[in-house]
Amino acid sequence: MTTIYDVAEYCGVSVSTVSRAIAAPDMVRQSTRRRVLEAVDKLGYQPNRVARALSTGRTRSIGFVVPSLANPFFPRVLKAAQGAARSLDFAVLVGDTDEDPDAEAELITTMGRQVDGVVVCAPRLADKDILRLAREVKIVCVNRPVRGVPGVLMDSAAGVSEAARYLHGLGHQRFVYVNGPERSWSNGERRGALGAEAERLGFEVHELGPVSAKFEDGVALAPEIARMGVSAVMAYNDLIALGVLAGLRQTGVEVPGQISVVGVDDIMMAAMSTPALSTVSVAKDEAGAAAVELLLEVLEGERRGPARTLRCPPTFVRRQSTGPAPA
Amino acid sequence: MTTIYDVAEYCGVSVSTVSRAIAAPDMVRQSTRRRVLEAVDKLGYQPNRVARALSTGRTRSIGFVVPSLANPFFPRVLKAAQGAARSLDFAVLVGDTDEDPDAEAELITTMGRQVDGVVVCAPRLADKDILRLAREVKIVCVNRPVRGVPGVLMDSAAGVSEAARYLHGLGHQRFVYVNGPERSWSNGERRGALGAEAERLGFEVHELGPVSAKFEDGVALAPEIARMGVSAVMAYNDLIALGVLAGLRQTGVEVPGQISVVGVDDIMMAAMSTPALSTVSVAKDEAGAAAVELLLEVLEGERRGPARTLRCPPTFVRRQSTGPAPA
DNA sequence: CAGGCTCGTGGGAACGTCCCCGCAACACTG
DNA sequence: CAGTGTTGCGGGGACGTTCCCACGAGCCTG
Repeated sequence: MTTIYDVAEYCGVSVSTVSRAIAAPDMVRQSTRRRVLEAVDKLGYQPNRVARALSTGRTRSIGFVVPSLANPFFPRVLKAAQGAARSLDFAVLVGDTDEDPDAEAELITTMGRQVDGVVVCAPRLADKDILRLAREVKIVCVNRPVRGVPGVLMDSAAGVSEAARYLHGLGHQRFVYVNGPERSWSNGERRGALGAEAERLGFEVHELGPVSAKFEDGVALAPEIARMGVSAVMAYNDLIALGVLAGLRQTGVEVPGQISVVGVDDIMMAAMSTPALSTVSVAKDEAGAAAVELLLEVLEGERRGPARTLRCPPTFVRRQSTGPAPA
Repeated sequence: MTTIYDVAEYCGVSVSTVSRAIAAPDMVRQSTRRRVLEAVDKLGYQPNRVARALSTGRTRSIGFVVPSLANPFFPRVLKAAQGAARSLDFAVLVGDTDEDPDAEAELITTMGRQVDGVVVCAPRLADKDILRLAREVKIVCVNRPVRGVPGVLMDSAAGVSEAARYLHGLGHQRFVYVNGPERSWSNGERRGALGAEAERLGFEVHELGPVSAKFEDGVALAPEIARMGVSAVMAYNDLIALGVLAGLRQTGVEVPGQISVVGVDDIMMAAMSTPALSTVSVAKDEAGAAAVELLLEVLEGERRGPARTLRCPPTFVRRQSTGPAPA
């Protein structure tokens, strides 16, 4: 392991000069700088990040905390976040809370001590707990608006509205919304958007749930949906929607012939079902990248002013699970 | 941020004593140890991991490199690895190579400098490159046997054999195997297992591919499969199998009535398709945990002796995509 | 030409921990 | 009682950086 001392000795300057040649190019003479960089190259010197971290107090790494990596939604966000971080020379530590709020708090605190900041995805903690943690460690929330904490929100409301208008345009008059986790911000958004559109256009919306937002929930609900006499199902997310699809098929209901089904998220599987699931595609990649950029911005400029909240717009993706309302 | 100095001052001992009270309990008197630990508690002291790392040369963190987090297979392994690491007080840095061998090499090297070791999942690099990297950084491979490099293999061969016997028992005589990535170790295993069973029991195996192992590959191959006159499809993985399922449906072929389909991996979606996909369930959780345990073992005891290779056994999961051969 | 700049550089403290070394106090041994 | 251990603890160097301060050389200004 070659150190800054080796480089300094090699080209007969002090370590300070080497350090500067690398970090502050215009504080050393051009010619010495060149000499140093050549030596760096020749000796294959790479700064020791740990030592740098100890000295500067910055680790150049961030934490990324998710409820569960088993939920196909989060790995996508993580992938984007990791890519963005990497291109800015930041490392990403990952933490999986298994949907447990206590584990989440614990993870944020312990991680907080070895990273510069933490991106917390869809936190299960109460607002006040997040605020408390945010005083100790720099936090950016994803899909959870917390006053005073910077965040990135993957909008879905606009997409749900669009889907609703589309279905209404196809003649649908009786909808059912399947609620996801009760205290989820996203659920409120989606439910609200559908309700608003119903009011505006004058169609009916029944409700089911809340459920935990798994495939099995959708399967279990399908028979009841079949009995409700609705022609359109808007589910909290794709997992539920795919479950409904499977359940309806078992029940002998045709999709989209008798009932149209729409999900939210646009996870990989949505494109793989038969019929392929129409869904509100949420900006996972943009949000993942935006979250780390926002976090770095927070770290960089100790900017005062209110915490920023970014919103990434959704798009409605029409596939085969939606069609004209039955006569 | 309270340091070891604060604790030392608080209870009137030297920093050495505090350090020992924490790390080497039996090198200090019981009574002083208690005093120190009380002070630690009261002051809320937490060792600075960065300083510790600089001093000891161990970061207590490991890297986890995957071809792509977008492939639903890897997040599962990551989840397990993270859990195991966490319980041993190790942090996990994640790296996504986007299936690019060069990025993989780059990632392993750069990560290698800031972690104690790296778990590399299904590396795309050539053996010799892995061996070269392994001289610089401690590596454990997952799903890739490299002589001289410790590894964890998720066995699938035994599961494929079992599936083959099961199908043969149901009367199937003409199989097709869809090859995955050409140079993949897993592909050789699976293809070989099916071939061996064919020889033993005397059934036919045709082959298709290699393909890149995506859903679309399966869809694209379905018409050809329908024309081949086979009654059983064994796909390299679930993604392909699910594609075949969807493709066959489009072609009007009944599954499992006319053709049975089996995948490998047991990703989440396998249980969600209609019909639900029979598959060889590979030990993702065990392997993820085993990989970090093996890595820590390597770090711990600078054990000589040959590099260990662990194997995690698969299980064949019968769902609805397999049935008796048509008459 | 004395005083002030700027520029480029070196010296060395600091970051927080671990760990080697040394030393005092005491107990045991023969 | 001298010699030899053992036990418990403190001092201080080392890990590899960054960064503040100081300092000499050269240049400008009045």
